[in-house]
Amino acid sequence: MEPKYKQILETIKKQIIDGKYPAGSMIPDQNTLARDFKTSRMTVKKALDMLAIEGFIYSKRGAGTFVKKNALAQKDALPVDSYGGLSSQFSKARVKSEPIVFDVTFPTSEIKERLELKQNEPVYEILRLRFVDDEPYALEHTFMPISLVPNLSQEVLFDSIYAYLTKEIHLEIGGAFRKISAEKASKNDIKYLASAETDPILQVEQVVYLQDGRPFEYSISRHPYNGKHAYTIFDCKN
Amino acid sequence: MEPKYKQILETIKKQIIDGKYPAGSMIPDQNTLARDFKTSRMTVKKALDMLAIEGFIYSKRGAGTFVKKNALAQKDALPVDSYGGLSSQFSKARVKSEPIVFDVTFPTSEIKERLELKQNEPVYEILRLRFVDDEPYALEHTFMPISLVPNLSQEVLFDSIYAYLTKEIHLEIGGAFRKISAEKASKNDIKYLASAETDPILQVEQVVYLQDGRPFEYSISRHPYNGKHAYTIFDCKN
DNA sequence: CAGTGGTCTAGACCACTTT
DNA sequence: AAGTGGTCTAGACCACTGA
Repeated sequence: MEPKYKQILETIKKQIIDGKYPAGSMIPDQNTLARDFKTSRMTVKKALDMLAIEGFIYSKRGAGTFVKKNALAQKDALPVDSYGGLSSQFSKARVKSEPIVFDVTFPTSEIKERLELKQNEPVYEILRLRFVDDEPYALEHTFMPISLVPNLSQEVLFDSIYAYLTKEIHLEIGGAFRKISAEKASKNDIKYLASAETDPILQVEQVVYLQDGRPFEYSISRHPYNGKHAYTIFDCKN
Repeated sequence: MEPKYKQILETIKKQIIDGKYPAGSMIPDQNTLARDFKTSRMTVKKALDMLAIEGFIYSKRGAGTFVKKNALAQKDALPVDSYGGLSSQFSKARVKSEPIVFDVTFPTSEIKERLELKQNEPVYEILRLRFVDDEPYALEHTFMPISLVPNLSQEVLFDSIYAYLTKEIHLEIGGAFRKISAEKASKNDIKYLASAETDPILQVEQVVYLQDGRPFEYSISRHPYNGKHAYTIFDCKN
C-alpha cells in the first residue's frame, strides 16, 4: 500500500501534466484539497512539499500554491538516482560494457583516502569501456573495497555492477560526491575512446557512499568529445 | 522566532559535530527526543528528516536513527544556493569583475527559447571576465530579459549582479538547470583566460529560474584549464 | 478583513527490525 | 514481544497576503 501522501502527489502531478492546472495558475488551497482527498491537511501539505522539491509548484504563505511556469519541463527530468550512471539512464539493450582490466590490488594513498580504508585493505581495480548504441560513451576506472563486495565475478562486469550490488547483495546507496572537470586526452583516451590528441575530455570523478556513510566506490569516468557529452543537473532551492 | 523543528535540527547537528553522537552511533529514538525537547514526535521527525537530507543521519524503520560515517564531512558543505557562483563561494574581497561587453540586443532564437521569451523582447548581453585572487577564473556570457531587470547599470557589473537583484530589486530565485561540458578553447578563451590553443575548457551553461518558474538568466561560463577548476556536487538520495 | 500557508500537538495505527 | 521509525488524524494558533 502506497502512503496516502504519495498518491496525492501523483494525482496532482498528473493533473498538472494533463493541463488541469495550467502553468502559473493557483491550485486549490490545502483545506479544500484535504476535503477532496478525504484526508488531513498535514498529509496534503506533505504531498505539496514534495511536489515543490520536484520543481512543479511553489507556495507563498498568505497567497496560495502555484504551478511553476516551467513545471512541464520537470516531467521528464530523471530522478537523481542515476548512480549506475548508465543502466538507469539508458535502456539496458543500448548499453554494452567491455572489461579491460579486472584486478585486485593494494590501493594508492589517494584511493585509500577517498575510500577511507584502514591499513592496506585490498581493492578491486576495474577498467571498463562503456558503449551506448555501440558508440564509446566512457572509460570508467573504478575502485571498490573487497570487504564490501566479497564475490565480484568477471561476468558481472559485462553487465551493470550496480544492479548486481543492489539486487544480489543488499547494499543501499546513500549518495555520491562528484567532481567534474575538463582534462586533456591521455593515451588511454586516444586508444579506447577514439579521441584526438587535442580533444578535451569531460571527466567525472566520484565517491559513492552507502546509506550509512561508508564510501563504497571511487571512480573516474572519462567521456569523449563529440558534442554529445554533458553532465546536467537541476538545483531546486528548497 | 525560529520554528521549533529548526532549533531541534541545529541542536542535534551541533551535538553530532561536537562528538556527542559519534559516527555510526544511534541517536536517541524519536519518542525520547520528543520528551527531551518538550515537543511532539511529528516535530522531531521533521527535524530528523531535514538532517537526513543534509547528509548527517539516516533512519531505518524498525531499527533506529544513526549518524552517517561521513557526517562530519557535511559540516562544511556549502548549501546549493551558490547561484551567484562566485560571490557566495569566495569572500567579496577576492573576487573582481571586468566588464567586456554590456549591451542591449535582440535575442538569437536559441536564447529566446532558453529564456522563454515571446516576440522579440530585448535582452541584456553581458560579457564579464571574472577574477579570483587576481587570477582569471571564468569568462561569463550572460543574457537577461530587460523586462525583469529594468534598470541595470554598468556600475553593478563590477560587483555581484546577484546581490543587486536579490537585495535592491526583490527577485526570489527558485532554481537552476545546468549543463557541464568540456570544450575546445575559443579565440576569446585564449585572449581573456590566457588559455593555450590546446587547453580544454570547462563550460557551465545554465538557466536560472525565479521562484515562479520564469527563466531569468541564461549564461555560459568558461573556465580555464589550470588544474584548479572543477564543478563539485553532492547528491543525497533522499 | 478573510483566506492562505507554516507550524505544532497529542494522540493513533502500522511496518519493520532485533532479540 | 518489544522497540523502532513511517504515516496519519483532527484539530489549533500564528504569520502573511491581498482586497
